[in-house]
Amino acid sequence: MNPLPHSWFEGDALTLAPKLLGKIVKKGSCAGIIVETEAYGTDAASHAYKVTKRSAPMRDTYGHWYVYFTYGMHWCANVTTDKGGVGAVLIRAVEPVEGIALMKKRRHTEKLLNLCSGPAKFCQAFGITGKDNRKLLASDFAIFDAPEIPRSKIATSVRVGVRNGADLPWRFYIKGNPFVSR
DNA sequence: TACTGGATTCACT
DNA sequence: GTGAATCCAGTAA
Repeated sequence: MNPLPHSWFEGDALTLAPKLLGKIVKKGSCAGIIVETEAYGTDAASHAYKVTKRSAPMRDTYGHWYVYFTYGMHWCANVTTDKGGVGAVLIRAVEPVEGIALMKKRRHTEKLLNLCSGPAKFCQAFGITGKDNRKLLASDFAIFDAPEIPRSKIATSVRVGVRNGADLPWRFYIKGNPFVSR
């Protein structure tokens, strides 16, 4: 199994978000199948809507990790995309494959369904923090290739709600997968 | 320097 | 279904 090459992330977030489904995210001894993603660009719900120091990786890089802290207690991990543009894909949910014992320890739970079924849960289970922000995707923390999920098995939705005068962005998930967030 | 609010989660009702 | 926990970046003064 090979890591996705840097050039794989040149496209825009909306195109890459569904393609990331089914791929393997690996950090240290933990690995899982990506089952839910969310695409962010210059829409009003995105950090990139306004040019700030925090969101700089979204416009300066592609194929890097963009990790930010929210709600006083949670980390969320994105992969930056879009060479020459602005974009990132938030990894919202993952199906645990390897390092499950470690994930359970980090998450303080025995429930498999509760390990990575949300963006902050995924970060906690994989031990992702601000230290990983701006890191280049590399073998110790990267996304590995896997067969593409057929479009017929992918569901999309625009999250209900409006912020800054615009609809929230596209969410993609594998139909019927129990590990997607609610 | 001080204040505001958030790409969430979990416990509790 | 509702509200609390919690801290950092962004913004205003």
